[in-house]
Amino acid sequence: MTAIKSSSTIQQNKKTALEMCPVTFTMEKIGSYWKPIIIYHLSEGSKRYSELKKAIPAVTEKMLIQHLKQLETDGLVIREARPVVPPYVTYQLSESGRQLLPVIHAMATWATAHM
Amino acid sequence: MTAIKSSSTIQQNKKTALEMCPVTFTMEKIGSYWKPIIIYHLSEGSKRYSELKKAIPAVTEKMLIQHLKQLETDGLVIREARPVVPPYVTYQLSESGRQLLPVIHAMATWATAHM
DNA sequence: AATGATACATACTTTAGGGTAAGTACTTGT
DNA sequence: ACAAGTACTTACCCTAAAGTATGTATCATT
Repeated sequence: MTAIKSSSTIQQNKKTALEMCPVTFTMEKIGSYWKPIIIYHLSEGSKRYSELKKAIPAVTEKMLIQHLKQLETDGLVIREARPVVPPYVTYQLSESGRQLLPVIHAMATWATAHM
Repeated sequence: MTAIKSSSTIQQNKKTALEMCPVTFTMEKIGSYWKPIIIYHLSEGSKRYSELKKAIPAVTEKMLIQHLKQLETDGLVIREARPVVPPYVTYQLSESGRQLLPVIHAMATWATAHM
């Protein structure tokens, strides 16, 4: 009666796939809506939180810090906070963050050729 | 009483941002979980639907055709169906699909250096 | 008459990402 | 005393993406 169909399959392998597929690994790091945009803006150099906000007007603050925190824990950006009031916090790309720029550029190149 | 906060902002610009940001444009095309993986497997050449299934065991059939259709309407892959029974359908990268390979490779290169 | 192979389609549910709207802490300026 | 600036935080909601399970069409073979 309940013949299970093998076509719709397991996803337990998914985790292992994630650990083994380098492209997926990269997507995990930069594959959200805002992250590439943030990285792009940081490619110009260190920026304050408020500067990023101004540079990317469409992003909400929640999304902005959320992704900045994620990028920081992933080691792609470096956060520097000076203990002053009002706060002065800057973000910049780390070395591995900078090494992502070729990826971003490859994407941009492809896009401009195909939009 | 209801002082509206300007910090949490508009997203009407988002659409325009999408149309203007090339990186976002590319992400729209390949920025899902399975698409880069599918493209990678098609980089080896034309493949049948069932071959892709076997090559990517963790994907469900729903996701597989859903993304293949999307890639097709985006002009990244070409579908060829021979009118035989049982069906014989192959997928291959189009020219713009092939031009995505540098992006995929850049991602893979970065990943292998940072996993 | 039932089974198998192939390439899908589809109804339903779950989950994750993103969005909205506000609040907080600390100090300087008026 | 109170507003203003900076860099967040948090509670709640909404939607879109992904997953589960099953169904379908066609013909050849047994």
